[in-house]
Amino acid sequence: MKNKKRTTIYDIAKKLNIAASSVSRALNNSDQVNEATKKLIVKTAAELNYKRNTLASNLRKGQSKTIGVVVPFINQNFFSNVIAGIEEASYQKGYNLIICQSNELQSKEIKCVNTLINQHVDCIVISISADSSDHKHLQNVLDNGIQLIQFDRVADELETLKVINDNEQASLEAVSHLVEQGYKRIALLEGPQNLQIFRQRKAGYLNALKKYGMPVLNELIVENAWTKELGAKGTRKLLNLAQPPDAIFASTSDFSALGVLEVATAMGIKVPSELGICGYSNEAFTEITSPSITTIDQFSVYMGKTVANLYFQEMENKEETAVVPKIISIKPKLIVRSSTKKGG
Amino acid sequence: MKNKKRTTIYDIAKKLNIAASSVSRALNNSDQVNEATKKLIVKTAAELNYKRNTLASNLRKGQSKTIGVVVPFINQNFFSNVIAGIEEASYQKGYNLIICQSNELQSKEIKCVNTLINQHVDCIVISISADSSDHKHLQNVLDNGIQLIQFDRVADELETLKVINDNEQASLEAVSHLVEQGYKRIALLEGPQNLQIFRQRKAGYLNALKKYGMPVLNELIVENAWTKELGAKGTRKLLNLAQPPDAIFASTSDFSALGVLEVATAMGIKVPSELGICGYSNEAFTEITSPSITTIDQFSVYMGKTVANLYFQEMENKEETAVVPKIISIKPKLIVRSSTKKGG
DNA sequence: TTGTAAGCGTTATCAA
DNA sequence: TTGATAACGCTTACAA
Repeated sequence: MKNKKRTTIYDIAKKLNIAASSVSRALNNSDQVNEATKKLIVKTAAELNYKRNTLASNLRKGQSKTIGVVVPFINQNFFSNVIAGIEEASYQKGYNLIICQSNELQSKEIKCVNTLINQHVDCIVISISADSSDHKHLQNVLDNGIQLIQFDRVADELETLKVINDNEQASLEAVSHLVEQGYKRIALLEGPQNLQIFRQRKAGYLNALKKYGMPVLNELIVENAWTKELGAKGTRKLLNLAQPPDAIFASTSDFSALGVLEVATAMGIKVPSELGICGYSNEAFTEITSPSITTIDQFSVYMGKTVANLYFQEMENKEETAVVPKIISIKPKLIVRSSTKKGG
Repeated sequence: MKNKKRTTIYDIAKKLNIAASSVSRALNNSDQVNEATKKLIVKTAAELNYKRNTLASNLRKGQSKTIGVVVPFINQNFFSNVIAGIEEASYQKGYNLIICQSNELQSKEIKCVNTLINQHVDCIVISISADSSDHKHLQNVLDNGIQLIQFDRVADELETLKVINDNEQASLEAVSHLVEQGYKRIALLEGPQNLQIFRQRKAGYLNALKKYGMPVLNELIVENAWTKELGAKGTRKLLNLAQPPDAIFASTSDFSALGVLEVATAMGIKVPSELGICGYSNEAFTEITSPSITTIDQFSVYMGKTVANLYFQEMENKEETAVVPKIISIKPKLIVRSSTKKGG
């Protein structure tokens, strides 16, 4: 089975006694070929079960019609949604996707990127891993003439196309909402500060406090609480303070917020009356917890489509003077649910 | 940026005044090349920022070290987990993944498969779409000398490698569990019967009833209830029967089970005392609903790894006589939670 | 409209 | 151990 030889354009050419170039032209639907022979060629190709060898075609044309995607984990809701969005838009344009996961490890991320460069992908789409420090490998992508698009978690010092969420604004709105509901001591569960997105979310939190003239209390800010377990741990610490918070903004994720909710429930603290909770990401489960969790929707599938379309636009304009915006910011949406409805 | 010419082995050869073939050999770490020159070549390659053109290499070698994956939706938990598993195992072997989604449409599935054939992938891994009827396109994969592995949703009449769940056994256990908890009228929410997995789950349900000498009541079997909405709709119908069921096995998915739970809650029916609910898939949310939902874990990441490793084993044995099992069945695990704990 | 031939960047074969 | 050369299957000037 493995060694079956495939039909090539030469086989078709030989059978019809014409030149391979004509076959190629016909199969590419060129208009420089007689309609009748074109039909004949297409028919024969089908009969012989011909399949174009994209490898050869791409090699010759110097492009692969392939987009490489690198994400920390394929099976995390946000990323799988973004990928689905990229796939949808790419498929329409006849592009393929090669997907890699970095497992949040810079070392693996580098290998993934190199593989994609070797594969001659036309574009690399990446959301950088949590432990990434330097970005030589990304610079390398550019040096190899490959378009680079960063999304969500971006290295801001690198001048590439970017599609991001307005994390700061979203966080500002979330915390403002908490304030307006009457919460007075609002805690923050923050993520690794080497990632821009988490710095931005913290900035939004601080801005909101400032806006309402509320003090920043360091004891209410918990570092590195971006899993359910770490969220729960941070919450236990917070709720055992002499003056515990009356609201927690789990800026890292809904998983973290879930950790908060579970600890609060276990401690007999009522949500939202005694403790308000706001998460981030609009994971499916936030709708069905008791109470349901207020969170922020990032329009992840749309984000994926935006990434892909940004690439296609950039391609179309590549030799024109038209200026394409380098950074697209998507405004996330605050979704208010029961976990923060204190004020009614 | 786009037109930057990449370094080729000829550039390296020219610079060092040696033949390209030697460069190729050195870069492939062949032992037929002088250690000293090998080192020199590798060093020069790094200096010139050489990246192998995998396209050319694959074309020449007649293999792509790429596995194509076709799933209904990338962003469904089960599939994204399987993909993550495939990725992990493939990465270790130096294989790449090209991912497509069929959107449950046979028409798109066919296009995806053809694209993958054109891409000369070495192996196609597929879980067929819900509306798939015939399988010519899959036969075509085999005819093109490409290894085909089906997983989860398989076309049984096609003799390929398969990795499946023992759906029948799992369903049997689930329904048996319901019976043993004291439920007397157990309803079934079934999925599209053109998919083998749903036929198997139904068979497991019927077997369980038979095992306990319970009658099969057609009014308790609801067709095509495989989304949350359809599950909810089916549940309303069931609970409004003159003799409503006291347990519902949502064999299609946890989403369906969630629909059941929401309707029951809305109607003031107590779970599990008045109604037992069992889902399928062990989605993350089943753990955090009130009450938590009994379900069946399919070991999806493990399934993905199994798929990839099956391919690699098959490759290694391809010219040996060793017989590799053609079908690997993974035994799912019943996870008992609050929604069915009637008997205590 | 069709054919000829070169070339994409590798690797494999053969010879030196 | 190294070099020259053909070939993988396709596309594209250029010529006919």
